[in-house]
Amino acid sequence: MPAGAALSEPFAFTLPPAAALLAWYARQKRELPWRGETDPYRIWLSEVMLQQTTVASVGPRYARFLARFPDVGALARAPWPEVAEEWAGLGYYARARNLHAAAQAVAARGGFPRDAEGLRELPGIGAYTSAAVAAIAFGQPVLPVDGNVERVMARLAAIDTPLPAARPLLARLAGGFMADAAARAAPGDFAQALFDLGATICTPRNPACALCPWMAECRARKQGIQAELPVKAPKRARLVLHGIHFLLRDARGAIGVRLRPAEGLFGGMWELPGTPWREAPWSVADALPHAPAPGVNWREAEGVASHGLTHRELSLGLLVGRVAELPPGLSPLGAEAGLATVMRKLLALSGAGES
DNA sequence: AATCCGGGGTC
DNA sequence: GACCCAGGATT
Repeated sequence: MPAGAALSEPFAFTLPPAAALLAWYARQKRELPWRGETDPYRIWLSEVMLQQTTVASVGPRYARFLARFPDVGALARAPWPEVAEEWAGLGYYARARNLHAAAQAVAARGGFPRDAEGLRELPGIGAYTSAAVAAIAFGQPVLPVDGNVERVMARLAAIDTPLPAARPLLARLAGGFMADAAARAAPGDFAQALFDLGATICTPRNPACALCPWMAECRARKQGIQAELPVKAPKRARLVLHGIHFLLRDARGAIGVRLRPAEGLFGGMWELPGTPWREAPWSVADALPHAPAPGVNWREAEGVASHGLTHRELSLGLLVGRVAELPPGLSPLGAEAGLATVMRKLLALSGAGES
């Protein structure tokens, strides 16, 4: 045996039979809007929407997006502000920008690449999404490894190496399922069966092992440590950032907004003008030099908009004012503009409403 | 390998 | 509140 083989397989672990999971899936699978779809555009859209986003959140947005952009050509032709509007509130806005760019690339080349390697070249499609689309839409024998699959594998093989360091090992173990004829014959179903197992049985907390088709083979279950796995590295504390924004109306009542830069936080989305966000709180006097127009009689809105993100906590205050005409650089806020949720919270502070 | 990037459901 | 979610890009 070559030395590399021994290093890559430090755990002598026999995978449980794929057929048992597929049989369970046939009975217990969730009914989801994208289930049964094979159109690569629809599968791709569902996978991108589901990145770090719960099924419950995606459900209503998936149908709405497809109604507006029914195929990849329609999405490719759409101007960015319409895509931003349709994605508003879903978060991780780079997904929408990459989705738009990828649609244009696919339209230009006349269709989707048919395998994971080709899909991987498209913006916003990484190791997971390329494998998911290849398996579900094209029947390629690859296994997408998401958080569900990592958790299931960590428990099956009782891997106590903390994430994310354990990720390569877990992916390697999971890939072993593609040597199982039952999984290889239905890679899309098998992947989704693993997702459903992780979502409904092998859950992060209080896994329902008694209902698991692989209970007998699960090492963590045998050791009684299933609820402790996977181990995760400790998370860093969140930084609190402060800012003050300006709600400026013109004589007709239109609210002035501007487009954020394409990169970075809330990239490409509309915002109320404001100060930079920093750790030190702003006084009104410090904020005024950042006002979008001079000589405005600003009124301080009650309270602050608090908004938690993965690595930051935003605390934003609001000043409200009126001018005859919006200054250059500000556009009137459209009724359905692409506003991130934190900006809708700011608007709500003033009683301006959200839509 | 670490960090950035949203928002909501859930316990 | 803390944790989690059908992750990807960047450095």
